[in-house]
Amino acid sequence: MAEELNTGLLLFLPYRAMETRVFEELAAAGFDDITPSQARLFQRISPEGSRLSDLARQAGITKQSAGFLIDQLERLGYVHRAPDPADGRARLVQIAERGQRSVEAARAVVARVEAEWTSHLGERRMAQLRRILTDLREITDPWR
Amino acid sequence: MAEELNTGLLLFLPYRAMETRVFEELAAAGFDDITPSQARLFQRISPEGSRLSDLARQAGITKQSAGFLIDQLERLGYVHRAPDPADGRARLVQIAERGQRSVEAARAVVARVEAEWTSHLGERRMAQLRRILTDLREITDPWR
DNA sequence: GTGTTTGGTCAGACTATCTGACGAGGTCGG
DNA sequence: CCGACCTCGTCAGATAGTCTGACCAAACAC
Repeated sequence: MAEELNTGLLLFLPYRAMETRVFEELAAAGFDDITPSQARLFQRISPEGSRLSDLARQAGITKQSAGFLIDQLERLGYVHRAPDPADGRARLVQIAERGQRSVEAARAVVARVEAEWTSHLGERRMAQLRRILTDLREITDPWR
Repeated sequence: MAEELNTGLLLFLPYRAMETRVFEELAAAGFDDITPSQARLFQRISPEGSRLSDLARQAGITKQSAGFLIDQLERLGYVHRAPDPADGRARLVQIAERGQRSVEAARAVVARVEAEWTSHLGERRMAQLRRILTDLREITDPWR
């Protein structure tokens, strides 16, 4: 039954599936103390470190909420804060050692799930999907 | 910069954009008392009415949480509950008059946003996107 | 230099979610 | 037809995540 599901929901379903998988397998690998909200924020941290307000803006939450989540990630050893050499007010949130290991574990799960999708869709259509989504990003991603 | 963004995030961006738009425009149209969580559940209610536990399962939340949200939607006049003729334990959550109007308003916004996407991507690629996502649904939607 | 913007924190409130326990209504094997 | 078990929904209590508003200090714009 190929009914008329709205495109938003159609996008949401695989997104949720991916998130759930990464989550479950990360938990099984010992990263079982991180919550979905923390993870959604954590994944936005750039390799050089990110400012709290940038993270908040990208994730679409307030800086207070972001601060709350980063506090916890810091306590759990996933990130640490360093002064920003370029701006005395700011502090850079950087990925700590444990965070780095979790990033690698997550990347492996993502690769595995993407491989499953590719084997269901075929190489060609998987590549098409990524191209189209990347293109769509131009009008749907307010931050870059 | 067409970097290697993971497919999950690539799916999330347009999903979020769609949700945000529907939300803003619904609020502007007088449906400003509904929250995102309520809306995500509400959109799963089938035209004939749905059982609470089915809604919960489909939305991936507990039936307690679903009950909490449906209570509010009922108080706001979006839904009502009727006894399920097929099962004395169950009650059917049905869309009420105000809910019906909001469904129509939401449908109009979705159509508008999809039209924008189509005009950015072109008819052909928009159709491809929907086909591929529908296909992907087979392995990513646990509930049919 | 003074006024405005920006980065971050503190405090308080509220929303959404979970786990556990439960009662009443179905279902099924004997 | 009866007991064991399952399912639908609710109640109660705990916790997580989010917001608004107020604030300070550093940086930026003239």
